[in-house]
Amino acid sequence: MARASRKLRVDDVPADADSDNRYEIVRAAARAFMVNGYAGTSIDMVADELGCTKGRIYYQYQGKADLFFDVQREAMRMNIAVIEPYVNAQGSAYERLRSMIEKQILLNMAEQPFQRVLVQGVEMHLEGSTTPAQREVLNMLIQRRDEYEQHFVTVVSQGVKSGEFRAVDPRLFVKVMLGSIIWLTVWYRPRPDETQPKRERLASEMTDYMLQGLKPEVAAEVRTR
Amino acid sequence: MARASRKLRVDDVPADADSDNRYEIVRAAARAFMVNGYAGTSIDMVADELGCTKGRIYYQYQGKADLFFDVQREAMRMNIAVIEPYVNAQGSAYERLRSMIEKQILLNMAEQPFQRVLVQGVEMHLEGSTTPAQREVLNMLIQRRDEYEQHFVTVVSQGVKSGEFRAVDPRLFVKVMLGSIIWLTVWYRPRPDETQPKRERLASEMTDYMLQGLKPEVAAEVRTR
DNA sequence: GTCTATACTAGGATAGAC
DNA sequence: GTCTATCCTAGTATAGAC
Repeated sequence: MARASRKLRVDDVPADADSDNRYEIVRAAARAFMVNGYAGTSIDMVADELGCTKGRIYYQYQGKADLFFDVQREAMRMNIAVIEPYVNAQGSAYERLRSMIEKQILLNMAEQPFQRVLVQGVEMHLEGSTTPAQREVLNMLIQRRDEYEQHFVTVVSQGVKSGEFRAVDPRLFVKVMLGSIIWLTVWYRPRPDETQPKRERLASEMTDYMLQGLKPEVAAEVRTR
Repeated sequence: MARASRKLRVDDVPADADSDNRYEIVRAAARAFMVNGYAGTSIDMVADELGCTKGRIYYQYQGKADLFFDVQREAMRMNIAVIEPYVNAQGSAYERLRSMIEKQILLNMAEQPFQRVLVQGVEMHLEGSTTPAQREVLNMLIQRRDEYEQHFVTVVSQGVKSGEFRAVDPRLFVKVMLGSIIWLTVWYRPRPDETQPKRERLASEMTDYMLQGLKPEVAAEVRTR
């Protein structure tokens, strides 16, 4: 009787801390879930993606929901890891915010499957069909998502308070900004020949569009022809 | 033998042009799909939402996919109907673009289910499991989506060319903008006590954040503290 | 036109071989 | 630890009553 499945992790330890084996599964799952969504993805599909049978997956995970949660947990971990260093770093609010956005955009380009599954999770409720252990992970995810968003709000607020930015509502401004970043995962198709500098230019230009509006001077209305 | 199911419409006639009955079904389907996604929604759920049994639904629609497509067709029709009047209207590019965005935001607030299902459709492929008739609708949807996006690109381009806006890449700028608008459907929760003016203020403020960056004057860099 | 009852299949999950 | 074989529920779709 093969019944070893590890417990679902609640902390933010990288998925590959347990084993490369498990990490291979999560990555395959991310790709499969991205294409067909949670309900539309069968465990067999994930196994196919990996080139094995579902026996291997059920040995490592208790079920589909656990696997889905682990993809999200890993995605959230990546996101926080990439922006957190800048929140309390040296430099102006503008510079820090700019770095956070650019890094997040580049991460979204590089890890599209994880990022898109993360969004699926946000939109999903998974109803009452969750075990207590799963609920715990779900709560952790929600908490981390708030934490993540709060990092942006913090930096924007600092810029507004110091007069570096114009007087926007930081929470609303961040929603607007995050929408642009997240939507990228839907329309952006990584081309294999695309160089890193090219990606960076795209990220930089997008960031410009998002941050131009924070400039304080203005007063002058947009010319109406 | 109950086998009357109408053919799937390909044009942009409102769903309720056929009958209120059919329209009632599409609206219920939109709500159900929004919550659980395409694969996660059973026809029984849609029937429950409507307070009937699946017999009624299968009488009007050939199957789940057809129903899903019809929700998307209706959503896309709403979107184009709401922005199209402004594209070639009188007024500056700024005024027209601003109206398009505000109207779209208000529509997203009012018709959340349709809008969120539309996004699901964009992200979905539905694999090869589509009939020729369904493919036709799918192609029409893709075409209309491009058309929709192109309307925004057109107005932004006009503004750039005339010097009314600064020199952004219109296509990229529109992607950034649309992300913010679409993401609204995920985080915004309509409160029953919320007044229309309140919604309009929110829409107006969001639009400000998106369009501030189009102003041409500038030249002055953001102060770095 | 909408209902209830039923067929059929996909897919989550487990058992036991290797 | 991974595979194959199997169980069983959930859900699409249809038939036929009303």
